[in-house]
Amino acid sequence: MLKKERQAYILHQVNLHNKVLSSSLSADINVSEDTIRRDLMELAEEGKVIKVHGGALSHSFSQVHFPANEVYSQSQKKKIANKAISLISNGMFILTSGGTTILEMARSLPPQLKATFISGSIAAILEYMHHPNIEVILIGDRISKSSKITVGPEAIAKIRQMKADICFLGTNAIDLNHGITDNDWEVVQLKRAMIESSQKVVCLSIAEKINTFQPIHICDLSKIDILITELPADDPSLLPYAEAGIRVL
Amino acid sequence: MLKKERQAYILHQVNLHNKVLSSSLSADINVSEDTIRRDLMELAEEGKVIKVHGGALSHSFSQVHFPANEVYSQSQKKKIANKAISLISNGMFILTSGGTTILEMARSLPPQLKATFISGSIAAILEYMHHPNIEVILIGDRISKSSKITVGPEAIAKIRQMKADICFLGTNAIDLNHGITDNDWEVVQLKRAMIESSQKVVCLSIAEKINTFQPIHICDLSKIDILITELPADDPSLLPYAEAGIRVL
DNA sequence: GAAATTCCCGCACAAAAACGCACAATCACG
DNA sequence: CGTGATTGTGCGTTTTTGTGCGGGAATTTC
Repeated sequence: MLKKERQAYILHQVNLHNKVLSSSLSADINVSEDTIRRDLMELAEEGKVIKVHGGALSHSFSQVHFPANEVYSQSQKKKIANKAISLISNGMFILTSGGTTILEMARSLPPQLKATFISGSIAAILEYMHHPNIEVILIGDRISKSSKITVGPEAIAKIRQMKADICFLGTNAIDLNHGITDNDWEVVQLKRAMIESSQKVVCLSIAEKINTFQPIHICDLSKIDILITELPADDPSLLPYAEAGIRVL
Repeated sequence: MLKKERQAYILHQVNLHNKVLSSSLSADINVSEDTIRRDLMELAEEGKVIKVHGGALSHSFSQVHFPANEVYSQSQKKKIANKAISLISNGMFILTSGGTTILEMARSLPPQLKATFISGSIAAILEYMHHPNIEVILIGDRISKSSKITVGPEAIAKIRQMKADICFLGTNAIDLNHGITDNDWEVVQLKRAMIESSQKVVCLSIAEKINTFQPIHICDLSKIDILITELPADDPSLLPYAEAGIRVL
């Protein structure tokens, strides 16, 4: 088994169960605990997991208190949110994924807006619920504790049978060659279904995620209609995407 | 169980109940009180909790008001919750409605419990998600903003197609003549479906709602298997229900 | 003020991590 | 090719960390 392969497996396990024990991982894939520890170290340095004595935890675990970094990218995300909101008009049916950028958008929705929002993200739903005129449809199924969204065949089937006007995706990684990619298998399934069920696909992505990629492919750039970042639309780093036929905001 | 994990659990409990006892925590997670004390120390040093003799307090608790009334009914609900939990065992499939009594139950679930909880209540789902070993299934559909649960035909269809071991209903009104009743049409639909889909039906009700009724009928007493209140099982006011064939706890 | 808790301290012990080293596989490159 | 450097992995040994336990000090409680 290759190192990268093994690390991908570990990452998947962490995202799935929110915690892993070095001992059980070692038994799982038949390598020494030492190797596992080294893998966890690397993943921790890349910020993919949180290393603790005895194993590692998913990032979502202690995400509750991450004030410094949070506030920093907050204003960027607000900028993105405002651009995204300009695409919404009354009466629309809107599919959204989860993620902090989507949350920021949900918080910034103008109170007089009347639309229907559909999502499987618990956090996003909570935000939508606070708005007076928004109809909220919750996609049901098993809840993935790591990503705090509903995942599974029921959720996907439900999404497939709707036809939304527009779909907002919080994007973890976007890249000219790989399109949009992610690192959680179940989330990827959801996002794919959302893309297929929407007339327009909008990617929200902070600039530092532009030109990066993750292990699992979601879709090619050709499926994306609009890309939103906190940068001005004519920023040179976004030019290639515009040339690929994507409307850049 | 990892140290960080345990501390996260403790922190959650503190924020939820505003206080924790080292002794009960120790019993909950099966570690020595010494370990709990050390955890509380660390959390206190990080400013997450306030350490006091015998346990710890939530930070919000120290300064803010002390509404005796609230704490009072809190303890009633805790009593109900504990009785309800005694009915749950590992591996069960459990349907629950929403309501503050159900929430209190969700908060008090022992951390080592492994079971599957199914609900359409956003607040309840949030609580279930915090527990390490609980699988959570979310019933999806339109969200009713008044009751904060998913309502509608999809949700009902989904409930109908499952067969749960047990169903816990937060009860708004129960009465010998009218059975259980409620005042929200959509919630009633949901509860009816839950009752039909469960092998056992348990009503959680604080005593002041006993012998009251609301406009909309949910079901007759005959459908109810167990009634839980904060009163002792042999309290005279509960006698008629026992005589009606309901097991009273 | 006496009984019962709870806390603190030191110790023991197991589990995990860190470190240094050996060794195999792979890569780099003239 | 071949040879030397790099990388990835496993294995002892030593350190560190996490946890429980006993006994005595401190505290709550009545």
